[in-house]
Amino acid sequence: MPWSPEQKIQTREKILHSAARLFTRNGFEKVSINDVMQQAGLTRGAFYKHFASKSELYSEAIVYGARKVVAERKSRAIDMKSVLEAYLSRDHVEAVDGACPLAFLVSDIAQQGNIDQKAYQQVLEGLIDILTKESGQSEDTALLSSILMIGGVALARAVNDESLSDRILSVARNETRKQLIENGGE
Amino acid sequence: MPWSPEQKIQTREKILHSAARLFTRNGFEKVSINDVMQQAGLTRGAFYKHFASKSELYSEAIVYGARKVVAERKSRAIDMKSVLEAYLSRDHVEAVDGACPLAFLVSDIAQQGNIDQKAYQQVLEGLIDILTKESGQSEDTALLSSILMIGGVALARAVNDESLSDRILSVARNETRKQLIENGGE
DNA sequence: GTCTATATCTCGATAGAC
DNA sequence: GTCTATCGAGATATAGAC
Repeated sequence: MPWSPEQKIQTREKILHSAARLFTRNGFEKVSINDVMQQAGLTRGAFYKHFASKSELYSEAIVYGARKVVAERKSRAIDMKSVLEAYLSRDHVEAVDGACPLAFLVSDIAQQGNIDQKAYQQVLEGLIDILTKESGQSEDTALLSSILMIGGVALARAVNDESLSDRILSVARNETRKQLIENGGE
Repeated sequence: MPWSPEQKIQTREKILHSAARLFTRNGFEKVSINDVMQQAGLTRGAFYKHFASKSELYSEAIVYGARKVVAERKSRAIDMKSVLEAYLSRDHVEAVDGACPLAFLVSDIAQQGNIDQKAYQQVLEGLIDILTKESGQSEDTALLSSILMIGGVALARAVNDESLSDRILSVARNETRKQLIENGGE
């Protein structure tokens, strides 16, 4: 195999997929490069031909993971109401793949450096953009919905008791739905 | 020094204080036992005469840290409105001491074991209890306020830009205030 | 570009002197 | 009960054969 310009891109994609999956659920520190590469079907040594460091992988994985969530949600449901229900659902809270980094890593990010916070903010602004443009909410209402979505999922994931977790999701769902009806454009 | 029954309690308290301070801001993995003991003015070796493991210290530090927040807030302001304003403030987001573990560790907890989630839930139920009993909100409204408080502070801490961070706090403040007026008992 | 091997470091936890 | 010293595991990152 003399050259393989697009095979390298594919491998990179595989690493990113594995990284997004593992980082989102377990955070930066609890995931090793070995874990990521093993799940991608490779070994440690190959990693540094694709990324400069673990930190670089982390911030790229956040953006990658968020893009996948958006693509997935868009392909399944068009109306914003269904998107909100799916986001604030038990399936999402327990998702092993395709979970939203915004909710799953909200306090993990604050502990990392500025580069990761920038990546996180960029993704958050993308969410706010979707909420304003596709459902006609004001920016403040979109911000409020974001807090309820991210805070709701994060909190539902933190508690031990599933019935309390479900109540948290339910309350957040009801309120975001209300925001959508009262302040939505359509 | 033949015996010192209460000096041991004092030392334990010192370790817990240091642990709550460091863990709350940096999470479980980014803080070493050495860090905790050093800030408490001791060395590693003495640690295991007070706690069985790092995990045990972590869950105890969460409860300890939350109790300190409640005690601090109660001593300064009586009315719930002031408490909410202080909680959803920049001072709290940037606090190096006395920050609320519920907000600062919301996604860190989900990555740890069940014991830590139980400790977290216990603290959360304490907050819900305060919100219902001391401001006459229904349980659902109290839950909603909790999501806004915890989610608001967590999200404000995650983003890079301070102006966006302030807008998040502002939106969350306005909404919790509204909840308090509409659904509060007094 | 991927592999094995390894250098270097940090951490949790333990042992033993005082 | 606190100290210094150390064990052993596991991490990031690098080197070199293929």
